[in-house]
Amino acid sequence: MRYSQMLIPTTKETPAEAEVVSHQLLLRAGFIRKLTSGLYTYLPIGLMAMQKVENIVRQEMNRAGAQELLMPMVQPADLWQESGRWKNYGPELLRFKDRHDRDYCLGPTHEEVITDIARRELHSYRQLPINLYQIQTKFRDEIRPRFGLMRGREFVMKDAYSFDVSDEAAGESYKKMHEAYTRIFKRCGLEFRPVEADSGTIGGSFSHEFMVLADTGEDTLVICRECDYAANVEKAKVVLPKKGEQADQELLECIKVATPGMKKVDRVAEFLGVTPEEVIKTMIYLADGEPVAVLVRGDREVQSVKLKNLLNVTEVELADDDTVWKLTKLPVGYIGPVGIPIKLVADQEVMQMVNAVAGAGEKGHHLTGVNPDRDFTPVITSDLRQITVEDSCPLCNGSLELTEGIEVGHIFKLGTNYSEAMDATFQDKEGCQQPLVMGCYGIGVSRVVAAAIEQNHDPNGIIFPLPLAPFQVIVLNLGLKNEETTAAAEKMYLDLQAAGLDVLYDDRDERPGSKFKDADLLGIPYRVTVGKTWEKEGRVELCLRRSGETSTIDYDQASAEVAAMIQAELRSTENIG
RNA sequence: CGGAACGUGGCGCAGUCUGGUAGCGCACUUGACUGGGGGUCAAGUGGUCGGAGGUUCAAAUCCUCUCGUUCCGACCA
Repeated sequence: MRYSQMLIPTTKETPAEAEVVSHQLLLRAGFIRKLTSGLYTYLPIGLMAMQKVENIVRQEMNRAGAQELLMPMVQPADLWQESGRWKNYGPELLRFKDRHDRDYCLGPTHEEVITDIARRELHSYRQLPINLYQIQTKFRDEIRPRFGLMRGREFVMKDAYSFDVSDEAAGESYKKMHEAYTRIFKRCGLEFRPVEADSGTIGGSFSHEFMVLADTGEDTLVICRECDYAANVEKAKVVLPKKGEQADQELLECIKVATPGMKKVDRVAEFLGVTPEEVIKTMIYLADGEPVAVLVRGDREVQSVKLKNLLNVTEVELADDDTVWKLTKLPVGYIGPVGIPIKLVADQEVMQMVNAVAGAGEKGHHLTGVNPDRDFTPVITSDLRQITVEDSCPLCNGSLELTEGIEVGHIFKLGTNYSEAMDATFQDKEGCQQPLVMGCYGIGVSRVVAAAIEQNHDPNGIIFPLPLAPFQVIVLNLGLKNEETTAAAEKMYLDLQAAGLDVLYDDRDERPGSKFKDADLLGIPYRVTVGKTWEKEGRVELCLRRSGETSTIDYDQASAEVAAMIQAELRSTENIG
């Protein structure tokens, strides 16, 4: 492409609305423009970058044996009523009516539609396994869209759905997708980790998220330093150490002490001369509206996703002060497990505590010498707290580290949730009707572009990994007033293009400074400059965006040499795995 | 949903407190010079100050309502 003919509206200044670096750079480099909150136009060069991702995804999905199709974005409500999600998907599902007053929604995902296809078209075990995917715009009415392409309301997603004869076969399909995803993100040139994940509203039994490691990530991951274990903190299992010496401690009596005005664990602990580890924290949650008292050690935090899963509800929220008052006739701060008239659940760790401090269930008072089982008995005891770096790896007992990540892919073993709800069955070898065993697999294509930038940038702009770069090489003509130089630059452009490269030719009547700055901002990995060095020595300059490394090459060899370098680098990414 | 901030040419902002002819930088147009890291000079184009209502002789500025955008939070007792 000739730069002079392409719409690439770069800006010198950072738009005020952009907070994170990928959003800032996508705007500054002329990749996207906002229409309204969470909705973006992909300008030509932004679309090119996204199509690079799409192509890699498409190639790897096809290689894994999946077939591409395309489903409607508008979906009828009755399908969602069948699956039960019309009720429980929540306000992220944008619903509306057509002129006949029939209910529809914009697809945030396509399990219902694909299951409908499956029950109509898949009838025999002979047709299985099969994996169908699409690359399509999704709409989710996010509470709070932010960070540009990282959390938009409308975004481009690759979603795939597998159908198998058995749970075991579905496991194979899942494994294939795990491998395909690993190849995809490697080929994109991203630093990422697959982690164990919660399966969320999609449902299902087992899932992994693919996380691009970046500080601006919205998720926190825990990674083992010694083995391959990695998990989202929402999921990461806390392993309890064996009971220590406190197990043999003599149990003291419960004694009520006055702790006026002391609502926070730290204050109470300090006042009573104990550590927060010796305090039991009691929290009132509303689980789908039902009150539940949750116990964790004073220095711990409840992991609400774990709580949600334990209680098998769609939403948990911490009760506000008024609700707490209504339920317990207590101000927040003095609630305790002893004699509490609310369903009680406890983190497993609490059950090991001996002679603990807890709220007395009386304003301005706490109890000392509180002991589980003797003084209170939870209905359920489970792993409910957030993992910390002090915990050890659930697999190898090794030490853990926490890191931030951006979720770019998520794979789920769905089982028969949808096929049973929607009656999608096939006939097995014995002639029996069986529910299809499903898996679903998503990649946030537009988010991959943002994540790549989050991970690859410097103060001058984007640094695209070669496989994702909208252009692989930019040719700068710095001798626009000189016909010979211009002819040489033009020929360089055409030669590189003829070598099969994606080339941007900067033929604009701009000063050199602007051309350099724009080339850097756009993040094009290779830059070839035709200018003074060509006029004097017959050589062109080659500059690598990532390292800044510059060298000169004889003009006659340059196009072949640059093409060879780029092709070699691309091959090295494609041969992964 | 709760809290906060902001809305003034395409972008970034000043002006609002203390009402009195709408300004600056960038971008854009024309010309000249310049030509290797966002150049200089000169002359220009472009804004009913988010919208509605009110107060006033007079409103970007004060008051009320409204719309939009962004950020933070969503409660650890």
